[in-house]
Amino acid sequence: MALLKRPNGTEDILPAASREWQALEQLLRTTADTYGFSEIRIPTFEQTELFCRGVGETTDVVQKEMYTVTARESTFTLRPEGTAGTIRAMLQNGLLNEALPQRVYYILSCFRHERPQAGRLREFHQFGVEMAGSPHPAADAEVIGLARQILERVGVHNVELHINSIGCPDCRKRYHEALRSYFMPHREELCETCQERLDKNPMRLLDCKSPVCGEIGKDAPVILDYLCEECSAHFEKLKALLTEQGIAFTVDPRIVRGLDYYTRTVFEFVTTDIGAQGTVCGGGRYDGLIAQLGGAPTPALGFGMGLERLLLTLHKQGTVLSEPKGCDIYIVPMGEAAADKAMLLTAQLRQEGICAQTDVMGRSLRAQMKYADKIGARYTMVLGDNELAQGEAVLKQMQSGEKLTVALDDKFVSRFSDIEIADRLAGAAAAL
RNA sequence: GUGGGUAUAGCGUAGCUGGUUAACGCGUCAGUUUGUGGCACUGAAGACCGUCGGUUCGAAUCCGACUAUCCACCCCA
Repeated sequence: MALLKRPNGTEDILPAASREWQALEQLLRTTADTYGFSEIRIPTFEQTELFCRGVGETTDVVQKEMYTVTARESTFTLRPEGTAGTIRAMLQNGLLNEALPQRVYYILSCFRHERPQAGRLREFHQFGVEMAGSPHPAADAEVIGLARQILERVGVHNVELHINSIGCPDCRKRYHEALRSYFMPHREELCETCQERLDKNPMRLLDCKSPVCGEIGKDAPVILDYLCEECSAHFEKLKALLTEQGIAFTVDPRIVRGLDYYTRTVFEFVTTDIGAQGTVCGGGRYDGLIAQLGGAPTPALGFGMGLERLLLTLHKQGTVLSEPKGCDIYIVPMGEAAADKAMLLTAQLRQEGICAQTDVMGRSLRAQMKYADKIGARYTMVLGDNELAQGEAVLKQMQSGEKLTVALDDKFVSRFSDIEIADRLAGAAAAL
């Protein structure tokens, strides 16, 4: 019988790695908390139309990357991103009628049917935040500040912030026209995809890697020159606020973003350390989305952070978020009576929150000691007929090899707890 | 969806000008005289060499298809 394998583009997060995920998630939650964001949890699948309307009918994500499933005559789509569902949930539950701005964050997995490559999976995990209600650039600065703070606390390096403004729909319309009239005379010289882009999404032309297109596009008009007064002022203020906060950024007029809902501010945190898919975090403002989804016009913005990409970057840089959790005490029983006692003791220890283990393999003393060492047990305690008869046993501190005798009375658990805490404190003190 | 690379034990690799029992390191398990781990030593388990088909007396080794995986394009986190 052939072994069944996991679907293409998915990943197993094994016990060792999941420690690190937990550490990362913990850090994301606490940092989001300090910025006043609360967690929201939404369904994994939504009505397909939500993404068509929210993400945009013409986007690649909607056109060719969605996992749409039909079951019992109902059709749904696995979320390809978090924003549409989150805004839907906020609208459906009236969150936008509460005090504004509303600040929510989420940690969830997204699904896109793409060809997997470095930093790109078909199921991937995203941390994201959405802030709804504020049109002010201060909101932009705050959201960007949160992303920056997270990246700093996680400890990644070489991640640069790129920002741009793609204006409001009015600015964009004028800009598209300008682009088209600039590129039209060169239409035949452009690469195939760019000829398509010219009709579909002319802003993408500027991002083409083909040297020919790059050369042609060298003197193309820049969106920033086509912003209306309000959009321009918004962008200027944002830049000033970022500078004031000491957040370094570069203005990159080529940032476009592939999701239709973005307006004005768009930004990316990018690294070159993990290959071609270097956008660790991407987001921006989407002032039109809420109305698009049937709510009262409400300005909003947010970002999504690719957790696999973040961890990938971290690992490339030699950083690991957490050490594997060990075992506080491993009890080594010898003989049946001792094994029974060991079971009892481990159960009591666990009740006090102490990680305790004992033999479930019927191994020899020597083999058990080896095992205790492998799982990183801090203490071991051999339990045999002698110990049971004398009512005391020897506790061994594995790292130092130090031994001390403890009574096996009903105070044993609290006594061990004291020893263990003292040991941790001493370790922490030594580390300082 | 397009292009290129790769596919040998749990992991990392060697073998690949075709020729008897597919090798090594790590890991796993057991043991090194009977009550104490890390080191060292001994031994064991574990691979129908991705799948299917072809060439051949004979294929892990050559050819083809498929699948998976990696990298890149596209696009995005």
